[in-house]
Amino acid sequence: MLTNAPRGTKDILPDSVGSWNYVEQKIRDICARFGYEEIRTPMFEHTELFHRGIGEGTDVVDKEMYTFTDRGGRSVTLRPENTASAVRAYLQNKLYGDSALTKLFYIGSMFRYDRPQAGRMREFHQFGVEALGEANPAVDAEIILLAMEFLKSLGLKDLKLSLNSVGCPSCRPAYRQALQEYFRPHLEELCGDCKDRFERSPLRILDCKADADKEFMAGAPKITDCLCDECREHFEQVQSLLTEAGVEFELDPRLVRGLDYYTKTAFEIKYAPLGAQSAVAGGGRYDGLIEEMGGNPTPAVGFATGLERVLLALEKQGLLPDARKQTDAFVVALGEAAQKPAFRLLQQLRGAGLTALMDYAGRSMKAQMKQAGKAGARFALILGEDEIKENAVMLKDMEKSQQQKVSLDEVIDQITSNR
RNA sequence: GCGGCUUUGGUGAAGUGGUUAACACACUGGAUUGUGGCUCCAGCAUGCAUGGGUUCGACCCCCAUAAGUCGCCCCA
Repeated sequence: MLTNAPRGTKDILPDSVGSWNYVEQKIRDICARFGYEEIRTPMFEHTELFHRGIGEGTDVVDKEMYTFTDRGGRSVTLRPENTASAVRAYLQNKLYGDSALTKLFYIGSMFRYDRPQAGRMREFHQFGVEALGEANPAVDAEIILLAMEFLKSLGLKDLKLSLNSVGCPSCRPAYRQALQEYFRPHLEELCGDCKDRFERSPLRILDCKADADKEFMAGAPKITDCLCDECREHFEQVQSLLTEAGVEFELDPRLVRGLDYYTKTAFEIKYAPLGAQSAVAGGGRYDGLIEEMGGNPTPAVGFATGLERVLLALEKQGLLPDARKQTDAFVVALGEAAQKPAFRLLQQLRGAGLTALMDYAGRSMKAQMKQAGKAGARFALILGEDEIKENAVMLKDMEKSQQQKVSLDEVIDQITSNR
């Protein structure tokens, strides 16, 4: 118990931290190229923010939040996603005053109380992007391109981009109604979950796997046939921009996002080999959210990707970077008398900007050489009685297996010029 | 939240109702006096997820709990 991390959490150990840094570096590169700036928001917020932002009735809010009362009696919640917080920060800090279009990205921990599985953690990490203040479909396309570009820059293959439009407040109600009318005669044939969904969110019935094969499903009205002129025009624009950019996608009229705030464009990127948790990225437009949270009506688009899932996909495709250690110099001290001079030399090497290590356990020379080899040291600097007397070190090139005695004043230059 | 499977040392793992729990890798030490990556030798689980129970006796049987994993659900 004491020696176990809480269920659904995981230590990121030194041997995998390199992979995380690698991915985060790609994120920062791409966001800079697309003009998105980093924002860091608190890990917890007032519970109410998520009720408002994500929506009551969603699974995330109803059954998956880490909510608790703090010592001041306030109800706070560990963020289950970052869009609500980003919008909150946007409004609170009046970022809309800086420019018409605010482009943000974030990287950080999110928390959801789910049953853990590979690719589904209770504490997990997302990278996400939000573009606030512009209704033009070019922004939808830009966001999707950014997501694809990110995944492609990592070398990932076999990704599938699905696209849909979920309409807006002026056309969705009509679609809901059309769906309900269509399903009403089949109500008894639907699965238990879908009977509940019928009233609350009939769109989700389309997404149901249990009912997917039933005959009447195929004939259900498609939202893309019910979009208002504005939404249809917008959707077509997004598609043509993506096509022009050479991005392949698949229209999926059944793609429905689980969070209430989505409007118009909805998309998802999947990597099928991940199994049940194959959605690597997902997002869309949320034109109503900012107003819902008390701001002026402001259009916005965003997406998020799960970093654990990205890392899993990288691992499956053998795309993780080499974790090989690299050390410039390993100081080998022989005998008691060499300890202090060796330590002094070690610090001089480090002071010169070199990566330098030594053993502190007073081990045999052989053992120290072994360590040097394991550390990936380019040079071993052997310091024994003779060398100390001569104010020199034995400099051994570990790759070439050659060595020569070098005076202490010259070692650093020797290493620097040869490494 | 639901159903299935799994759980042996630092790691990958073999194994049997009964006196010493294979093997490999890793690690530590050694094989000439001050030299790594190859080779050879030695050491390295009083313990088989945890807690109960059955039994003369359980790591191997039963129950519970926990964690992991697959699928559902959900989503990133």
